[in-house]
Amino acid sequence: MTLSVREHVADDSRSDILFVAAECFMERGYNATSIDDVARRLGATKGRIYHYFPSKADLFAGVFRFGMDRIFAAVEPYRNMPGPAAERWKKLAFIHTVRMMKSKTLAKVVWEGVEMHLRGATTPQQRIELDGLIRYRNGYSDIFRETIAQAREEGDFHFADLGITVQAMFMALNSPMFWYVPRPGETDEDIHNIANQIVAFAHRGLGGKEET
Amino acid sequence: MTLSVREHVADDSRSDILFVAAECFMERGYNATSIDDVARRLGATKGRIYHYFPSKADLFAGVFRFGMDRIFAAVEPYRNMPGPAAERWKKLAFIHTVRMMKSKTLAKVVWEGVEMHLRGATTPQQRIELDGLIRYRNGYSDIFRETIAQAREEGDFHFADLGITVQAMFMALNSPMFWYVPRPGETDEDIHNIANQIVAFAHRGLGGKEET
DNA sequence: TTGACAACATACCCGGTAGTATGTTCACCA
DNA sequence: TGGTGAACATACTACCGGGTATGTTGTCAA
Repeated sequence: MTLSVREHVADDSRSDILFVAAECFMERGYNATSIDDVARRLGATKGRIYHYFPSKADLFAGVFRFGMDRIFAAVEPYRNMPGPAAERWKKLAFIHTVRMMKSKTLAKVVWEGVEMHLRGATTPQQRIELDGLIRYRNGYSDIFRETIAQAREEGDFHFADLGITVQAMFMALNSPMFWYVPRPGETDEDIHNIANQIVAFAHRGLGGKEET
Repeated sequence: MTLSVREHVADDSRSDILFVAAECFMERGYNATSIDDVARRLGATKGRIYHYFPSKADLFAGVFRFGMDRIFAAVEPYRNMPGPAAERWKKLAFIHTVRMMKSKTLAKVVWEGVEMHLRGATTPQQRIELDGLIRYRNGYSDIFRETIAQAREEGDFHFADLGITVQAMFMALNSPMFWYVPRPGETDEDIHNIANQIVAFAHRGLGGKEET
């Protein structure tokens, strides 16, 4: 099926809003970002945004979902990779960490979404939407949890409590989101280098053996 | 010198405000917390708060500084502990992690303060105040940085880049701040157990040898 | 070609919030 | 014992920001 001109324009317009909104939410946070801020940066007005999103919370949820879709898609090809779980974890962790830097904008929005959920903000109506997204996001972290648990069973990882260790590991992998700032003229290799060091730290933290 | 009744009342009143404000800022974040919220929970009105703090930003800065003072004080006795740096790090890391749980309220406020600084919020006037607090906080993380660097020189820790590794480690130690929730009837032992696992993860991550 | 509708822009409303101006009470001191 | 100032409370203002109601313009289908 082919789309009409109108439908193309609308689809592009919507995703443009998502991108710009993601930037604003990341830079100033949810509360400090006004709809007018987003509109201004779009070179448009409120009307355009409210045409596609019924409320500010829905706009935020849209960015949240978009970000989750992206990171899920990035990880998907390696989810059921054959071979030892420890090797699979290494692949997943690397992809994840690189995403924290390359898609820092979306990553921070997702992060704030989780925090908002923990705080119990927004109305009960929008809470349902957020709850669904949180489950979505938990499904993502479960991938790591299960992989790590399996690797421990296979004798490649060694640690005590699974829940606590997963949290510590995830925060280590997520850390670039908070301090990484892209430098002009930076190559993929630079980013990969950083990611490798983060992954190496987490790998040792999980009780994995040094690579030969 | 002895203080008059008035001075006692004033001092207590001020610190009461700081505690309650810390709770509010933690639960809802800076922007979502109104001065009236804090006043309501105090069983008072705006007037009382504005009598001690010239603005909302100053109130926040007050909580920030108070939180930093506390954590600095907790760590101070072990700062210059004799013996190998790796052992000193273990002590410091443990204290720090326990604080992340026991003083989660203050810890989260400090965390948001750092994020606010990175975003460059507030007026230039209040930015100066915040800058000072950030340097204060950097002085704290430098303690860990130097200890780790020394432990590496002493051959107890093994990792590649110091800056990256310090960030990953710090996030791992800070992680309880985000997911830990005090359970009713929880003992110090429970908290220490969690902290020990976090520290163990970070310790392995830094390339430390398993304890015998 | 016309009417319906999408895709916005404009103009407006209103609740909430930081900050202020002005009481009011009471301790302490001369 | 009266005056002064600290420690608040009360009442008010100004503004910002989410949301809405109402245009306006172009597209497409019949």
